[in-house]
Amino acid sequence: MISSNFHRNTRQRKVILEELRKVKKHPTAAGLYAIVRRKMPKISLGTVYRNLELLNQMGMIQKLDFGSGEARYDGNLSDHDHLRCVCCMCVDDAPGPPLAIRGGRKEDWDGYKILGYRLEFFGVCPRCRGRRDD
Amino acid sequence: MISSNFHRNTRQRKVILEELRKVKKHPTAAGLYAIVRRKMPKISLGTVYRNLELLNQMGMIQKLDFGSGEARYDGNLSDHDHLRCVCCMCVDDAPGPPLAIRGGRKEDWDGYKILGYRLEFFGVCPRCRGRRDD
DNA sequence: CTGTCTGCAAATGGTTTGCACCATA
DNA sequence: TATGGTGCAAACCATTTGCAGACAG
Repeated sequence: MISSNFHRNTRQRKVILEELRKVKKHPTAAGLYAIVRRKMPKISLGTVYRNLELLNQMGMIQKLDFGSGEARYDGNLSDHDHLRCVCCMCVDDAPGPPLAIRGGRKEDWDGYKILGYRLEFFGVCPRCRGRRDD
Repeated sequence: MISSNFHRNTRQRKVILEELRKVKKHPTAAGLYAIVRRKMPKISLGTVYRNLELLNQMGMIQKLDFGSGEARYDGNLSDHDHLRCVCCMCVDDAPGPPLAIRGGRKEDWDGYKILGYRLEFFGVCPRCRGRRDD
């Protein structure tokens, strides 16, 4: 839990954001930790988690957490959908514009105040299809 | 991991499915464990998890796992969406017909073989709105 | 200076699993 | 009676957190 609203601009935070924006794929916290470690061998996994959580809350990155295993992080803020491979668990951006949700008053639904939705497509990625034609 | 395809019809499995179908809400494994325990005090949490996993794979129930905490289980197989309260984390069925995804060839997308999608709305439930008007 | 952030390591907590016994078909 | 299932408890593992020292502003 992050309590304060003021945040320092630490070297660690800069590198984490920088490296996350650099990769085209959507790494897990552990994956990004490995990448960041190449620039900053002494950084800890805890720091990576803390900063990813903070950057997500600040709206500077997007956390992709659809259960079943590790969360993934996306440094690309543009509105787009995601595709998860059920075979290798990798996550790609969906090509083209996001598929919007059809219809419905999304404001007040059965007493609920609707804030948003989470959408994720799943399937088999080209790499896994090549390995074994499902 | 469940390996075999043959399954016995145990007393525990029957009660778990029966109780899950009885509740209108979508309990967590621990919540259902508490309910089932009233009928079967000696049942173990591990058995509840094993059976929920199995029933989900058999397509007899639906597992709702969108990260951020515990998975929830739905005994209602009819096609409908879900609403999660970000405040108390409860999950309700969305009223009315499911909001379909608009447009798009969903078959073969950028080399991906698309199998389906997961959609979940989030907001504040009536109970939490009553407590504090967000 | 001061209060936030970091590295480290231990704790957390939902879920899974190994094992010996049980019970279903 | 042959196997799959159960209860129990320990293991797992991604993530979180307490703490003392480091560092940004």
